[in-house]
Amino acid sequence: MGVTKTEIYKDEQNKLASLLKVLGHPARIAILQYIINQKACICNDLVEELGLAQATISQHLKELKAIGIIQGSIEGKSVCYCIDEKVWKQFQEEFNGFFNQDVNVKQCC
Amino acid sequence: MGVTKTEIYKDEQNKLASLLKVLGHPARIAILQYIINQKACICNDLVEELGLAQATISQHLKELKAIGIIQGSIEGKSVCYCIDEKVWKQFQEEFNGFFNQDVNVKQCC
DNA sequence: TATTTACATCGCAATATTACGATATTAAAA
DNA sequence: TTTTAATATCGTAATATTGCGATGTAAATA
Repeated sequence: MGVTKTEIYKDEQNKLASLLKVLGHPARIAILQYIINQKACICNDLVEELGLAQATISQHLKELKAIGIIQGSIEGKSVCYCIDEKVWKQFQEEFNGFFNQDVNVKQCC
Repeated sequence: MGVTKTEIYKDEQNKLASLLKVLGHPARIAILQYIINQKACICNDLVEELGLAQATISQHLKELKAIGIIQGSIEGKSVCYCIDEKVWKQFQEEFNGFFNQDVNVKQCC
């Protein structure tokens, strides 16, 4: 136990859930918002901005990179992180497909 | 360790993240989709549909109820679950506010 | 009333996540 | 070349999550 039974769900459900899971942490929301506001930033900016240890920030950045929503480019001794606009738009569509559907309810409820 | 440091984030960030976290599991996505398609359902329907143990489904329903996105009404010996349209719309707005913002990127990236 | 049905909750084992110090790596600066 | 700066990764402790069997509860049925 402790393992999600991914075999029993549709690929689309697993995919959507795993994206939402990555976004389901306040540090990663804060990181995304900061990157969006600043257009780009380096890891150290986030360490100072959020007050988490460097190792922790680095780990969160790794997870965001893993789903493709941000990308990092080496710039001297630091790494410049920014949103991958193409992926961001893909996600927008994916999320809109789920959240912006109309919902009807049985009379009984 | 192992605890998310919620104190360091803005309320809005914590709130958005906690909603996304609940949605970040394929069983809960599948449950929501099923409820939406059927307009309403009972716990046992989901046990058969998804093939998870009754205790497991009940637990996922509890988490969805906790964020208000579904509501359950007792109907004899079963409980009828359906989407809370009001809350669903609130969440739509909340998510759209985050996901549907325009994103610019520094030239360097 | 005894039984069945539909759920919720408890307790637990397996696993995953979060956070961080320590350490490695690589490039700039002294 | 030594030092400094910016990251990434490793290892680990604390905690959270997932899934399920067992059990409790309440309503319907026999």
